[in-house]
Amino acid sequence: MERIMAKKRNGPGRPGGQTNLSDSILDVAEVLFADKGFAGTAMRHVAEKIEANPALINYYFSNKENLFRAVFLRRAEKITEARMARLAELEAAGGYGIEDLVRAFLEPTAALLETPQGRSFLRLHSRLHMEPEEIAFDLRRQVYQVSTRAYAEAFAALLPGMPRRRVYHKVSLMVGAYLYAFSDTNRLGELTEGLGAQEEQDGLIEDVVAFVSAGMRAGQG
Amino acid sequence: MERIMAKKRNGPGRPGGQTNLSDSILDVAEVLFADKGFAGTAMRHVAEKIEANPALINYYFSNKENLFRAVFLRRAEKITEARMARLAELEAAGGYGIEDLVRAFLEPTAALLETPQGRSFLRLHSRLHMEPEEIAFDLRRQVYQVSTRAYAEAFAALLPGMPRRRVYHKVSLMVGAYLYAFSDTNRLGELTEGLGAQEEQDGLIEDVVAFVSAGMRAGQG
DNA sequence: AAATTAATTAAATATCTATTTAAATAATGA
DNA sequence: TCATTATTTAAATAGATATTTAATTAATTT
Repeated sequence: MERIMAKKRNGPGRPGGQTNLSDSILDVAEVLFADKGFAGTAMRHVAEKIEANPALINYYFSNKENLFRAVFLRRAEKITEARMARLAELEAAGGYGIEDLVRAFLEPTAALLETPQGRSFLRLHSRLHMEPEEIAFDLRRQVYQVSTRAYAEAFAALLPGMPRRRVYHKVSLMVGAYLYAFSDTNRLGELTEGLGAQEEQDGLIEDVVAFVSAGMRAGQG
Repeated sequence: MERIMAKKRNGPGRPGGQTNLSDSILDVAEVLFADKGFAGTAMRHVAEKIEANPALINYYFSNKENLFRAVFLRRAEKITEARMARLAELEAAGGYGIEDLVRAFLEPTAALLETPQGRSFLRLHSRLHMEPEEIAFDLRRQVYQVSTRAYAEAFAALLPGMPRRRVYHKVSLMVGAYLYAFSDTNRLGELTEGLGAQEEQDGLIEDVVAFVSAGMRAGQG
């Protein structure tokens, strides 16, 4: 007995109806790049997951590197924008402290923890930050240079007398701390054992904010 | 005119004299795995860098995964041992504080910053911590589970009343912070611009210790 | 309705990959 | 000295990879 439900088209040619495979490709590529890295991800496997031909990915994204860029930029640009918006709000409101600044920086990424797809991006994002390949630097600079520098200056203003070098070190430490904490590769379970996966995460964001805020203030004049 | 200096053997068969290619292979593989990742590193390229046949690597290490394990374990086991030894010294000496514990944990890795080969390992090490692949978890658990848990308990003892979950979060944050700071992928230069590459690193270790120690203490009763 | 454009597949291209096998040579042990 | 073991290479194996080309079909424009 044949099924009547929408069956995948099986030959060449433009399919009937509307398609939006571009977004599907980005979604599955995001998961694969997160789990297997750039080199470890095969275009063929991306294609298989959307049940399409590999050539289709090249049709939409030209090549693998460009696909990776698209996956990364789709979310990273929103993160930067949100950080800049949050910083502008703080400045408009007048006085703010270290902890406000830390929250403004971290919360746009912490929001991604709420969905599986967002968590995939966070893993991808953490990996990218530990990679010395030139493409990784390019992408990070392109998206984050301006906003990270703006935050570094804002921190410096709240830490009068602290040398710029130290402030930059601290910004790096903040970034490393949240990347790892949000990457879900730390496998806290290895340490905790007793706790369930959900309980482990309880209060994580507040703990990150407290830890980083205290670290930022350390050694103030 | 022929050269008389030691020329690479060019045919099959055991070469004259002593060889210790096993260590050379580990050194070269360490750099390549650090720069290109596991999937991005080709056995052929490892072989080329020591001017040997690819089969030789399989002769020594059986396969690629096992080569990676060997590269990682060579140094990681020394790090764990050093951490345990440092912790034992602290306990033997009687009283110690948060900052002593942070130094004991971090200095065995910070020492690797001093050589290019050590810095390659640190990059490899950071990458491994951001990877969700099962082999990455296995290796990290195998080497670090015991010592990291011992440090977590020691921190907990210095932070009476703090829930275990928070202590574990803080240990994760410490790990993330130092991994990124020591990975040399943060490219502080992107932020600093004015400073030279050497100046950038000045005081880095002290800044990490100060940041992490303050973070650990945050929210004490 | 005809022409053009968009979206898809099948098949081919040209490499690159890890690993194994067999042969070769040197060192070592009996 | 002879047999065995250790270390090396050349060549083959068996796939996997990213990308391109040409054909095909549907949608859109004229």
